[in-house]
Amino acid sequence: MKIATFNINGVNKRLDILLTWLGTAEPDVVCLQELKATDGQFPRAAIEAAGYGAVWRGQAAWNGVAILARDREPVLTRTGLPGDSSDTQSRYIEAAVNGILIASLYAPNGNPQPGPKFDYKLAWHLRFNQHAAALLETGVPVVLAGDYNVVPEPRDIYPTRSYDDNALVQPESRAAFRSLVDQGWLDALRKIHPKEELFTFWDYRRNRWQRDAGLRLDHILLSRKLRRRLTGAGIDREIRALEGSSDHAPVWVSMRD
DNA sequence: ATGGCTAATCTCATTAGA
Repeated sequence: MKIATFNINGVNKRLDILLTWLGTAEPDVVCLQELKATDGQFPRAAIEAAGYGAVWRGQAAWNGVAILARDREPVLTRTGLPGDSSDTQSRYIEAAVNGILIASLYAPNGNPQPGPKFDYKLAWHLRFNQHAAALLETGVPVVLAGDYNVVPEPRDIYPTRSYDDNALVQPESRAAFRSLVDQGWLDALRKIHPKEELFTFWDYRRNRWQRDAGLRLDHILLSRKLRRRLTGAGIDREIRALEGSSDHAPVWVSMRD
Protein backbone atom coordinates (compact mmCIF):
# COMPACT_ATOMS: atom_id res chain seq x y z
CA MET A 1 0.00 0.00 0.00
CA LYS A 2 1.41 3.36 -1.06
CA ILE A 3 0.33 6.58 0.65
CA ALA A 4 1.47 9.96 -0.69
CA THR A 5 1.17 13.66 0.06
CA PHE A 6 1.47 16.43 -2.50
CA ASN A 7 1.15 20.19 -2.06
CA ILE A 8 -0.24 20.73 -5.54
CA ASN A 9 -0.33 24.56 -5.43
CA GLY A 10 -3.50 24.87 -7.48
CA VAL A 11 -5.29 21.62 -8.34
CA ASN A 12 -6.83 22.96 -11.55
CA LYS A 13 -3.72 24.81 -12.66
CA ARG A 14 -1.75 21.58 -12.37
CA LEU A 15 -4.39 18.98 -13.14
CA ASP A 16 -2.35 17.51 -16.02
CA ILE A 17 0.67 17.07 -13.77
CA LEU A 18 -1.48 15.48 -11.07
CA LEU A 19 -3.01 12.99 -13.51
CA THR A 20 0.39 12.15 -15.03
CA TRP A 21 1.81 11.51 -11.58
CA LEU A 22 -1.20 9.38 -10.52
CA GLY A 23 -0.69 7.27 -13.63
CA THR A 24 3.01 6.65 -13.09
CA ALA A 25 3.35 6.59 -9.30
CA GLU A 26 0.07 4.71 -8.76
CA PRO A 27 -0.42 5.74 -5.12
CA ASP A 28 -3.29 4.04 -3.27
CA VAL A 29 -3.98 7.10 -1.14
CA VAL A 30 -3.14 10.74 -1.92
CA CYS A 31 -3.31 13.71 0.43
CA LEU A 32 -3.47 17.01 -1.45
CA GLN A 33 -2.90 20.53 -0.13
CA GLU A 34 -3.26 24.03 -1.52
CA LEU A 35 -6.10 23.15 -3.86
CA LYS A 36 -6.73 26.88 -4.41
CA ALA A 37 -10.24 25.93 -5.47
CA THR A 38 -13.72 26.13 -4.01
CA ASP A 39 -15.66 22.94 -3.34
CA GLY A 40 -17.46 23.45 -6.65
CA GLN A 41 -14.22 23.99 -8.59
CA PHE A 42 -12.65 20.70 -7.46
CA PRO A 43 -11.99 18.55 -10.57
CA ARG A 44 -14.00 15.59 -9.31
CA ALA A 45 -14.81 14.13 -12.73
CA ALA A 46 -11.20 14.05 -13.96
CA ILE A 47 -10.00 12.44 -10.74
CA GLU A 48 -12.81 9.92 -10.85
CA ALA A 49 -11.94 9.11 -14.46
CA ALA A 50 -8.37 8.43 -13.31
CA GLY A 51 -9.78 5.80 -10.97
CA TYR A 52 -9.83 7.66 -7.66
CA GLY A 53 -12.57 8.39 -5.18
CA ALA A 54 -12.16 11.63 -3.26
CA VAL A 55 -13.23 13.81 -0.37
CA TRP A 56 -12.21 17.45 -0.23
CA ARG A 57 -12.69 20.76 1.52
CA GLY A 58 -12.01 23.74 -0.68
CA GLN A 59 -11.81 27.47 -0.20
CA ALA A 60 -11.78 30.44 -2.56
CA ALA A 61 -8.30 31.51 -3.70
CA TRP A 62 -6.19 29.80 -0.99
CA ASN A 63 -5.75 26.68 1.08
CA GLY A 64 -7.96 23.64 0.42
CA VAL A 65 -7.21 19.97 1.20
CA ALA A 66 -8.30 16.61 -0.20
CA ILE A 67 -7.89 12.86 0.18
CA LEU A 68 -7.98 10.54 -2.86
CA ALA A 69 -8.23 6.74 -2.80
CA ARG A 70 -7.64 4.41 -5.72
CA ASP A 71 -10.70 2.29 -6.57
CA ARG A 72 -12.33 3.33 -3.29
CA GLU A 73 -14.37 6.08 -1.72
CA PRO A 74 -12.66 7.57 1.35
CA VAL A 75 -15.03 7.60 4.33
CA LEU A 76 -15.03 11.18 5.58
CA THR A 77 -14.55 11.48 9.35
CA ARG A 78 -13.75 15.17 9.80
CA THR A 79 -13.24 18.47 7.99
CA GLY A 80 -11.38 20.96 10.12
CA LEU A 81 -9.57 20.72 13.43
CA PRO A 82 -11.49 20.90 16.69
CA GLY A 83 -10.77 23.65 19.20
CA ASP A 84 -11.55 26.90 17.38
CA SER A 85 -14.92 27.30 15.69
CA SER A 86 -13.87 30.74 14.41
CA ASP A 87 -11.13 29.22 12.19
CA THR A 88 -12.58 29.18 8.67
CA GLN A 89 -9.41 28.22 6.78
CA SER A 90 -9.55 24.87 4.96
CA ARG A 91 -6.43 23.19 6.27
CA TYR A 92 -7.48 19.78 7.55
CA ILE A 93 -9.48 16.82 6.30
CA GLU A 94 -9.62 13.27 7.63
CA ALA A 95 -11.02 10.05 6.22
CA ALA A 96 -10.84 6.29 6.65
CA VAL A 97 -9.42 4.22 3.78
CA ASN A 98 -8.95 0.47 3.92
CA GLY A 99 -8.82 0.34 7.73
CA ILE A 100 -6.42 3.28 8.12
CA LEU A 101 -7.36 6.75 9.30
CA ILE A 102 -5.78 9.30 6.95
CA ALA A 103 -5.29 13.00 7.75
CA SER A 104 -4.37 15.52 5.05
CA LEU A 105 -3.09 18.71 6.62
CA TYR A 106 -1.86 22.08 5.46
CA ALA A 107 -0.31 23.93 8.39
CA PRO A 108 -0.09 27.74 8.24
CA ASN A 109 3.05 29.27 6.81
CA GLY A 110 3.27 31.82 9.63
CA ASN A 111 5.25 34.59 7.94
CA PRO A 112 6.06 37.24 8.75
CA GLN A 113 7.20 36.54 12.27
CA PRO A 114 6.67 37.75 14.85
CA GLY A 115 3.08 38.79 14.28
CA PRO A 116 -0.51 37.57 14.08
CA LYS A 117 0.23 35.09 11.30
CA PHE A 118 2.94 33.46 13.38
CA ASP A 119 0.61 33.40 16.39
CA TYR A 120 -1.99 31.65 14.24
CA LYS A 121 0.61 29.14 13.06
CA LEU A 122 1.63 28.20 16.60
CA ALA A 123 -1.98 28.05 17.80
CA TRP A 124 -2.85 25.82 14.84
CA HIS A 125 0.01 23.43 15.62
CA LEU A 126 -1.11 23.28 19.25
CA ARG A 127 -4.64 22.37 18.19
CA PHE A 128 -3.31 19.84 15.69
CA ASN A 129 -1.06 18.21 18.28
CA GLN A 130 -3.97 17.94 20.72
CA HIS A 131 -6.10 16.26 18.07
CA ALA A 132 -3.23 13.95 17.08
CA ALA A 133 -2.88 12.85 20.71
CA ALA A 134 -6.59 12.03 20.78
CA LEU A 135 -6.21 9.98 17.60
CA LEU A 136 -3.31 8.03 19.11
CA GLU A 137 -5.47 7.28 22.15
CA THR A 138 -8.01 5.50 19.99
CA GLY A 139 -5.47 2.85 19.01
CA VAL A 140 -6.57 3.04 15.37
CA PRO A 141 -3.80 2.98 12.70
CA VAL A 142 -3.29 6.62 11.65
CA VAL A 143 -1.29 8.44 8.98
CA LEU A 144 -0.75 12.21 9.35
CA ALA A 145 0.40 13.42 5.93
CA GLY A 146 0.82 16.91 4.59
CA ASP A 147 2.60 20.21 4.44
CA TYR A 148 3.61 20.98 8.03
CA ASN A 149 5.41 24.18 7.05
CA VAL A 150 8.18 23.29 9.49
CA VAL A 151 11.82 22.49 8.68
CA PRO A 152 12.41 19.95 11.48
CA GLU A 153 16.21 20.28 11.75
CA PRO A 154 19.01 22.42 10.32
CA ARG A 155 20.00 19.58 8.00
CA ASP A 156 16.53 19.76 6.42
CA ILE A 157 17.39 23.01 4.62
CA TYR A 158 20.19 23.91 2.20
CA PRO A 159 23.11 25.86 3.67
CA THR A 160 21.92 29.46 3.90
CA ARG A 161 21.30 32.35 6.26
CA SER A 162 18.44 33.73 4.19
CA TYR A 163 15.80 31.77 6.13
CA ASP A 164 17.06 32.73 9.59
CA ASP A 165 14.06 34.97 10.29
CA ASN A 166 11.59 32.72 8.50
CA ALA A 167 8.67 31.19 10.41
CA LEU A 168 9.53 27.75 8.98
CA VAL A 169 12.74 27.40 10.97
CA GLN A 170 11.96 29.21 14.23
CA PRO A 171 12.57 27.32 17.50
CA GLU A 172 8.84 27.53 18.38
CA SER A 173 7.91 25.95 15.02
CA ARG A 174 10.46 23.17 15.45
CA ALA A 175 9.34 22.59 19.04
CA ALA A 176 5.75 22.11 17.85
CA PHE A 177 6.82 19.45 15.34
CA ARG A 178 9.13 17.76 17.84
CA SER A 179 6.47 17.56 20.53
CA LEU A 180 4.17 15.92 18.00
CA VAL A 181 6.78 13.29 17.10
CA ASP A 182 7.47 12.78 20.79
CA GLN A 183 3.88 11.70 21.30
CA GLY A 184 4.96 8.50 19.56
CA TRP A 185 4.63 9.24 15.85
CA LEU A 186 7.22 8.02 13.35
CA ASP A 187 8.71 10.49 10.83
CA ALA A 188 8.65 7.91 8.03
CA LEU A 189 10.92 9.68 5.51
CA ARG A 190 13.66 10.21 8.09
CA LYS A 191 13.30 6.64 9.33
CA ILE A 192 13.91 5.19 5.86
CA HIS A 193 16.60 7.74 4.95
CA PRO A 194 18.45 8.46 8.22
CA LYS A 195 21.49 10.14 6.68
CA GLU A 196 20.34 11.54 3.38
CA GLU A 197 19.54 15.09 2.48
CA LEU A 198 15.75 15.25 2.13
CA PHE A 199 14.10 18.23 0.44
CA THR A 200 10.43 18.46 -0.59
CA PHE A 201 10.11 22.16 -1.51
CA TRP A 202 12.14 24.48 -3.72
CA ASP A 203 11.17 28.14 -4.03
CA TYR A 204 10.39 29.30 -7.57
CA ARG A 205 12.76 32.23 -7.15
CA ARG A 206 16.49 32.56 -7.66
CA ASN A 207 16.95 29.22 -9.44
CA ARG A 208 16.50 27.35 -6.23
CA TRP A 209 15.40 24.16 -8.00
CA GLN A 210 18.38 24.25 -10.38
CA ARG A 211 20.67 24.85 -7.38
CA ASP A 212 18.91 22.17 -5.28
CA ALA A 213 18.38 24.85 -2.64
CA GLY A 214 15.47 23.06 -0.99
CA LEU A 215 13.68 22.57 2.31
CA ARG A 216 11.92 19.60 3.90
CA LEU A 217 8.41 20.78 4.73
CA ASP A 218 6.17 17.85 3.77
CA HIS A 219 6.06 14.99 6.23
CA ILE A 220 4.31 11.64 6.70
CA LEU A 221 3.89 10.52 10.30
CA LEU A 222 2.78 7.02 11.27
CA SER A 223 1.12 5.80 14.44
CA ARG A 224 2.73 2.97 16.39
CA LYS A 225 0.79 0.17 14.77
CA LEU A 226 1.94 1.24 11.33
CA ARG A 227 5.66 1.52 12.11
CA ARG A 228 6.25 -2.18 11.65
CA ARG A 229 4.49 -2.18 8.30
CA LEU A 230 6.69 0.55 6.78
CA THR A 231 8.79 -0.79 3.89
CA GLY A 232 9.89 2.28 1.94
CA ALA A 233 9.62 6.03 1.43
CA GLY A 234 10.66 8.58 -1.15
CA ILE A 235 10.33 11.96 -2.81
CA ASP A 236 9.26 12.17 -6.47
CA ARG A 237 11.68 14.90 -7.48
CA GLU A 238 11.08 14.30 -11.18
CA ILE A 239 7.62 15.83 -10.72
CA ARG A 240 9.12 19.04 -9.33
CA ALA A 241 11.35 19.16 -12.42
CA LEU A 242 8.39 19.28 -14.85
CA GLU A 243 7.52 22.47 -16.67
CA GLY A 244 4.85 24.37 -14.74
CA SER A 245 5.16 22.18 -11.65
CA SER A 246 4.21 22.92 -8.06
CA ASP A 247 7.00 24.27 -5.86
CA HIS A 248 6.61 21.07 -3.79
CA ALA A 249 7.37 17.48 -4.83
CA PRO A 250 5.16 14.49 -3.96
CA VAL A 251 6.28 12.49 -0.91
CA TRP A 252 5.28 8.84 -0.33
CA VAL A 253 5.56 5.82 1.92
CA SER A 254 4.96 2.16 1.13
CA MET A 255 3.59 -0.31 3.66
CA ARG A 256 2.82 -4.00 3.91
CA ASP A 257 -0.90 -4.72 3.67
C1' DA B 1 15.71 46.25 3.46
C1' DT B 2 14.47 44.69 -1.02
C1' DG B 3 13.55 41.67 -4.66
C1' DG B 4 13.39 37.50 -6.51
C1' DC B 5 8.63 33.74 -8.90
C1' DT B 6 3.83 32.10 -9.20
C1' DA B 7 -1.15 32.16 -8.56
C1' DA B 8 -5.85 34.05 -7.61
C1' DT B 9 -8.78 37.81 -7.62
C1' DC B 10 -14.57 41.85 -9.05
C1' DT B 11 -6.31 43.18 -11.51
C1' DC B 12 -3.56 45.64 -14.95
C1' DA B 13 -2.49 45.98 -8.42
C1' DT B 14 -2.73 43.54 -4.32
C1' DT B 15 -2.30 39.62 -1.30
C1' DA B 16 -0.28 35.33 -0.18
C1' DG B 17 2.85 31.82 -0.32
C1' DA B 18 7.55 30.04 2.08
